[in-house]
Amino acid sequence: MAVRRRAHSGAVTLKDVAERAGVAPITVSRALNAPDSVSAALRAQVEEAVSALGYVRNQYAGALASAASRIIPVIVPSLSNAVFIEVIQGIQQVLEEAGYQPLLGNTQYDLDRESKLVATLLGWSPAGLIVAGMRHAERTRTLLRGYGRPLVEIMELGARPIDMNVGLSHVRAGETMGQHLVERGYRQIGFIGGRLKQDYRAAQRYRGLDQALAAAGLARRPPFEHDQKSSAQVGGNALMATLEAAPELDALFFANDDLAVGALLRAQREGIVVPARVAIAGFNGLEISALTTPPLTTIVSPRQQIGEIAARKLLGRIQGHASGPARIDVGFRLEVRAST
Amino acid sequence: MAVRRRAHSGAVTLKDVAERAGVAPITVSRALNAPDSVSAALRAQVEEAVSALGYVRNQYAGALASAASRIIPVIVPSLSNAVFIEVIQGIQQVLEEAGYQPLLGNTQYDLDRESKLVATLLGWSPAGLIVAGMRHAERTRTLLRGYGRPLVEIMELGARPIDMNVGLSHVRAGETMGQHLVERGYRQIGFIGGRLKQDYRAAQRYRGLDQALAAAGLARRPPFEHDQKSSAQVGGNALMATLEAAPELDALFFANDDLAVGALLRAQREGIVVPARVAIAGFNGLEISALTTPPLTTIVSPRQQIGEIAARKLLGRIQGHASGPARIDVGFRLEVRAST
DNA sequence: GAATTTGTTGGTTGCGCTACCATGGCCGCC
DNA sequence: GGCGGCCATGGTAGCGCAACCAACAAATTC
Repeated sequence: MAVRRRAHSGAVTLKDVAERAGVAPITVSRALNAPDSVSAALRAQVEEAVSALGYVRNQYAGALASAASRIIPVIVPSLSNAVFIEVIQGIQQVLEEAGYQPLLGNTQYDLDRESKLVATLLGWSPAGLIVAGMRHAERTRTLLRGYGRPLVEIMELGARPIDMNVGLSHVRAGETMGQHLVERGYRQIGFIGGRLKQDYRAAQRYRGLDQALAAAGLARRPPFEHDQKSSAQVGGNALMATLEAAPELDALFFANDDLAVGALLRAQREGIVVPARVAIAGFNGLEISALTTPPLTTIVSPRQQIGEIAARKLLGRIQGHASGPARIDVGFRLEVRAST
Repeated sequence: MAVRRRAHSGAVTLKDVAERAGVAPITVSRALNAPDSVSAALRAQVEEAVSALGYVRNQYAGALASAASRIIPVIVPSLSNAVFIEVIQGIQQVLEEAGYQPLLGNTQYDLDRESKLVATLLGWSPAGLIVAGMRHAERTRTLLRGYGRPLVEIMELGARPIDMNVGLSHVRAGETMGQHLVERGYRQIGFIGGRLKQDYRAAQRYRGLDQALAAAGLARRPPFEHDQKSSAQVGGNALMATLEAAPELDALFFANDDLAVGALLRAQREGIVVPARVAIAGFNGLEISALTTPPLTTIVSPRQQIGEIAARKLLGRIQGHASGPARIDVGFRLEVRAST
């Protein structure tokens, strides 16, 4: 008898199941992966053996043998932002139903980290990838192009997606809000946001606002920028600082609802009347934005839907269905409320 | 020449790197996994070859060969709740630093789903597991016990953890809030929450409150229960419905801050004066709870910290360090603010 | 009734990597 | 100077599964 060269993991394997069911291992494999290709009687025997032994398929062996996996990396810039959570939720729901497993990667708004993450995650031979954003390091782009599996870039809409693209135009969203504020009669309109270099989608919203102001012939200003992660607390502080620095402002467009809701709550506490003293607007359409006093004017982005659509398109391509256009604009909705 | 039996994936393999570097494959493996065990010259050659060829390690082959992986499943009941997101963030941060990869599982508060999830996730030969909660189906318990790798049950504190346990006592948290309300002079105290059968940790907080009321000789009431996912909107509605059904109430303890903040905002809009007409208290310590008018009395739970500690303890055990006590009470902090 | 097709089952091989053991060179020691 | 020990490197086999091909039985065709 040959020397046992290696301790094996001790887990129940396909072979164990096959022995118990009195069939060949490959038959068990088929019974599990393509039940229709096996007779009903055998299938029943196999199922009995599987549950009797508590067999669990070894994902590594399967993936290695078939050179295919059911892993789908999802790369986002941040987890502390409710927006990405909702997107991930949408993705997770769709993938799980189809038996795929998302692998979360967090770039922390750093393109170098993104590049390393992509390299690592490609080691899982993913069936496809979902990446937030359309700005990548050149190396990332090369890796992704070279990989040649389905890929969806999400959140924003871009001219030249690597493969597929699901998102909305943040420039147009900012422009829409700008037009709304102009129509309402505000004349001194400012933008408040943080880390716009990194959060370049917020910067795009600023750019849209700026275009609207230019078109209306109104005063244009650089954004009022702070250096902290968005939060309600920070939004409140930014409101106070900005009104002190530029008391002539009569309307403020915040980069997102976290900031705007914080500003609204702070205004209330400080006795600043919104919108009489200053109008406040946000972006995202978080639930709470509808519940403040006054409720917040904002732009609603279909966050969960972006995740769902992206996941569906990816699965469509993986499974070889036709999957519609490569680029989907999910749009946005201006929700006009009493804060403007 | 032998017939090529199978299309191989086409990716760069260890062997390719070895050929280019002029060494044996096993040496490359060592140079990458345990750089110290290889001479500096060889290491440099290997590194050159790796980057020149763009080699990415195949995770499946590695895991299969070594019967060990760097996967750590994290099983939570919900992703729509900010609480679990923060826990996951804490986990992710610690794991990523150490080169481990979390795999997210979502039970949707269903113990059967949990059981199936555990079975599937065990197929990844995880290095360890993190599971939210201490209530599991018997089958889940068997699977986990049988697996014999490090495991942390998080969020709540339990008498008989399967392995390790990081959390806080929700009963004591509820009791603490109850005592606070009693001390403040409230005499008709109610509890509002949703789906308490599933969200049994919220039910534990109710139980704590109930104990405090009993100890003080005050009226005890069943919880005012609704059948929806917690949200600010639902909290506002629950406030109105409850005050109509039981106008004698002078204090309300909400199952979480989402509900309580919603109630606070709704009260403000409806002209219900807090805390004069009714006191409002929450649980979790979300950032926004400090910013409402009046700010919300709540119990702060160290959510991100739970994730970090759990991940650290797990890694400690995986890497064979001593890792302190098996059970860690992270505690909580009563934050008394103007809403009570 | 023979030939062909169809459907079900099994044998063999290899996916890419690492565990285990073997080898050979170098050092220090008595 | 011979021995043992240590270090760096290599050879080989096997992890558990599925792809591929082969074999065979049953059903269908003419």
